Amino acid sequence: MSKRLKRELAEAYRLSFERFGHQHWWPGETDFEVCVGAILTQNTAWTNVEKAINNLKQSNLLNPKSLYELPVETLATFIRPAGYFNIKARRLKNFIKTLYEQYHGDVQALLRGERMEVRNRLLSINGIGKETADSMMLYAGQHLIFVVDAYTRRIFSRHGWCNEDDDYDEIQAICEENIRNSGNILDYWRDYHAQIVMLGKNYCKNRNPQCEVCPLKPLLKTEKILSS
DNA sequence: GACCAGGCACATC
DNA sequence: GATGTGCATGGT
Repeated sequence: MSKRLKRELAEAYRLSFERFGHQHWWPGETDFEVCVGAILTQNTAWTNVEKAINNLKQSNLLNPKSLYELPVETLATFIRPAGYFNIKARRLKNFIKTLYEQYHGDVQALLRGERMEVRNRLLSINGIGKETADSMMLYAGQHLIFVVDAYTRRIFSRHGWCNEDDDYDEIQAICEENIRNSGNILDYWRDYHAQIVMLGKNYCKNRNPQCEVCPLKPLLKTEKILSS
C-alpha cells in the first residue's frame, strides 16, 4: 500500500544526498543558537539570519542572560538584517523570557519531557509555531519529530506524496510514517529535512521550478499515489 | 523592478 | 473553520 511511497521517499533522499552530501544540520554552535536561529529564519533566507546572529555574537549577546536583559528595541537593531526585526525581537524575547524565568536559561531543561508535552510548551509561546517548535525539538533537543516546511509541501505535492492542501500535521504524519531507515533515525530525519531545503532552494522555487536539473527528476513521472 | 526567502499571529467573514 | 494581511531585509 504505502510501500511504494516509502520506496520513493528513500530514493528521493538517496538522490539528493548524492547531489549535496550530508548537511550536518542545524547550523549553530550551541543549542541556544539553534533556537535563536529557528525564530530568526521564519520566512527568511538563512544568509540574512547569519548576519543577525553574527551581530549578536560580536557583541557577546548570544546567551540567555544577555538577551533576557537586553531591551527589545535594542535587540531589534541587532537583528535588523534578518527582516521583520520588530516582530522577531518580540518573539525572541517571549522565548527567552520563558527559557530564563522558568528553566534557568537551560535549553535542555526546556526541551526535556514527553514529545507532545514539550511541543505544546513551545507552542504556547507567542511567536513559536509548529515548524519553529519542531525545529528546536529535532535539532536542539533529541526528539524524533519531523520538521515540515513550505518546501516539503511543495515538493511532496508535486511528486504526489501528499495533497496540496494537506495541513502541517497531516504532512508530518506522512513523513514520520514513511521516512524510516534501519540506522540512526534521528540523524536521518535531521538530514532529510536539510535535503528538502536544499532541493527547494535550488530547484523548486514557486514560479520557476528547475525540474530538468533537479536530482529528483527520475521520480517526477511516477503516477500519483496516496489518496485517501 | 519583480520575485523569493527554512512562518506566525491576528482580523474578519 | 477558511481566507487574507502585515511584518522587512537582502540576494538573484
